[in-house]
Amino acid sequence: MTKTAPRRSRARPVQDPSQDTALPAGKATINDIARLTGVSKKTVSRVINDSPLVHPETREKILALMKQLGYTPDPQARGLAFRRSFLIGMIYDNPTAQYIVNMQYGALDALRDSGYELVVHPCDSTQEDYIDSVRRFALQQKLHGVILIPRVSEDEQLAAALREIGVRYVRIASIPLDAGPQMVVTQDRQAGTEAANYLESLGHRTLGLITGPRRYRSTIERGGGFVEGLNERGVELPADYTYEGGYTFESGVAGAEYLLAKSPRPTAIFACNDEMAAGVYKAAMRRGLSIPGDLSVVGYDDSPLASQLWPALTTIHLPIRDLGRQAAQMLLSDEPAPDEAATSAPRLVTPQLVVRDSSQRPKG
Amino acid sequence: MTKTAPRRSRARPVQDPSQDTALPAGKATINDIARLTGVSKKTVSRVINDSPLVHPETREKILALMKQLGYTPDPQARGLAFRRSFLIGMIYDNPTAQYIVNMQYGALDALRDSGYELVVHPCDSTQEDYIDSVRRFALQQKLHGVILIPRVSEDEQLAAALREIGVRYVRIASIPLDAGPQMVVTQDRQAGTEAANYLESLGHRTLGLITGPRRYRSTIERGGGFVEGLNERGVELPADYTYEGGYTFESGVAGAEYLLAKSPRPTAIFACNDEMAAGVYKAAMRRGLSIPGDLSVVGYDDSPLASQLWPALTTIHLPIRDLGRQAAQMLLSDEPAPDEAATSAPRLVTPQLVVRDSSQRPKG
DNA sequence: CTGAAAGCGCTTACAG
DNA sequence: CTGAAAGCGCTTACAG
Repeated sequence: MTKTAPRRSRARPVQDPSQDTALPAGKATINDIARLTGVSKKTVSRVINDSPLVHPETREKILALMKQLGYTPDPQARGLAFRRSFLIGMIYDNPTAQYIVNMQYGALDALRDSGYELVVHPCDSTQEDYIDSVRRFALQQKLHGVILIPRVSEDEQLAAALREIGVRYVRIASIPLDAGPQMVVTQDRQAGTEAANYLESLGHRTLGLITGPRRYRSTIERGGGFVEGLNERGVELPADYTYEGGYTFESGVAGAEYLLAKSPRPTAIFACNDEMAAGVYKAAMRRGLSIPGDLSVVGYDDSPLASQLWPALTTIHLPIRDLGRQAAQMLLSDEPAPDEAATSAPRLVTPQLVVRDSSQRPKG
Repeated sequence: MTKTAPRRSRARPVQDPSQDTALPAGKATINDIARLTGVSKKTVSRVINDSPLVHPETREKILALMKQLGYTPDPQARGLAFRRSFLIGMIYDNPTAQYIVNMQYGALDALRDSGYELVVHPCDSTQEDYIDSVRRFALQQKLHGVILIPRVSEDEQLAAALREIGVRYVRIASIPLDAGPQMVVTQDRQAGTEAANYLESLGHRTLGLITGPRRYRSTIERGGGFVEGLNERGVELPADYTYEGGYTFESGVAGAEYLLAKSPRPTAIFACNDEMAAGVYKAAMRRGLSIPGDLSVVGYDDSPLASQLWPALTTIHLPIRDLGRQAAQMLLSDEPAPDEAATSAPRLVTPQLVVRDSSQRPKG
């Protein structure tokens, strides 16, 4: 070892580092930095890891050389020594394309220049072994943490499995399912109630509801909040004016066809996402019903689709990109002390009603 | 070293491996496998890397123990020794959400159980330093390879930069821009011609075209193929019946508004993606024009949107998921000899016209 | 067909 | 504030 070191420095002669073009960008190692600055690699390591135990001058000298050589520590080597990687996993189960992509953009916003990268991991939560497959993924990649998106974020067994193997996670969900630092809460119930208040205040008394699948927590919250909101204002939503959709366009069509055949016909429909609301448009068009003249429609998400529909859709704004950004940020931040963590409040995101052109007072 | 080994095996006593629960799943190392099977770790390494230089019985014994302990080699350690990672990068510049997500699903189809993971890397090709940022990403992560999606796949400077640093890539593009093993070719010109042939055969003589941005190769190919196809059949498309859109819904609306104000008014519009075609629907609706009665519309992509529109959109089917799958597969496969590589044919994907309800003979 | 030694580029644990 | 030694879990280069 004591022999090879000098030999290497002769093989790659670097007298004046400022003149040096022999080291290709991104190929310098901690040993090069240590050798050229005349310190041990441990000291360089301290600078890499922001240790306060380095003399300011030494630190400056090292940082300057790193910058000059375009040195960045090798995440694999660092990871091997740390026994974990610099990868964040995003785990999800088939929401809409817009939802996934915006969530990814948000997470990447937070990860930019952090040295962490995003590894995507869609899965099928209806499969028996999906938890095991996520566990294997997290374990093998030694993930720094994972972001869980509905509906997998609502699965307590998944969360338990991740805790058991010591993998950090942040869950994005309708309600607080975990301690503060593990949660971004979208408060869907509140949004459902807001939709109800709005439509009731316009004068609607006969309403229809198209929910997501029963196994989604958001279905309980959005739908439940809507029904509650109506009840509080003295309007009842009969059980047969609710249709269980699948958060898909086609199920929105089917739901609207079911509801619009009712007598009395609802004058307003709340669809629990924009895709289904678009389906309601199609069904209404086919029946020759005009929106909002004959039927008011309110959606949920405020995806690009909402402003593309004609008339533009009144909907609940969900800041998806922001959710992704916050979740990733929480994974990067240092863990608070366990006792604080248990009691600290989760991040609350407040959904907002966006009134556009698909809703008005009912006729007559 | 020779002292620690026996001590470790006493610290974790493993008499009969089948009874052993001391080694937590996914925590065994190459040393455990070597020790418990009584071979050197080099031999275990040979099994991991499918070397033929292992006695079949030895191999079986090792494989059996690996399976039993749930052992998988640590990708970080392997990567550090190999000087590359087991990560595939997907590089793209803001296409539609459906496009991105399907491409990701496709790539993941090919990567499943391969030991490779997908790292997503959106970027902004209008930024000066984007090539440098992709280069840093590939270098720092020591990517096994990257998948380039339009429009970044069309950037020769990016491709050159990647070649220079020795990072493998597969480009998905309209035309062959590289040697066979680096290309998945979507043959957009052919598709544009097919759209032209179809509309001309219906009897349309006055047509409109809404393209993507000029800097996209697909614009040249789809638009050019369309114009060529019409010309070959004796129909001319005047320059002012072409509108340069931006592959967005809004630009589709603007393009249709421009074209539908023309006199004579086109009886058919070819929009170079489905999003813009949806914009054409909106503009037509606003003007009280019925589709396909007053206006035939043909799109491109066959995204879910196409069958959701009403009437359902006639469009060119692009098998996006399949493109992603093929590209990833090509990155995983062994490199052919350089001389073969240069001459071998690229993967050709044949776009297919899907006739739905948005097109018919012109009136009168 | 098999293995001992050295190394990939970092960090931890310890000593000063 | 600084460093020498050992180690993370693998592979390469060499020897047999």
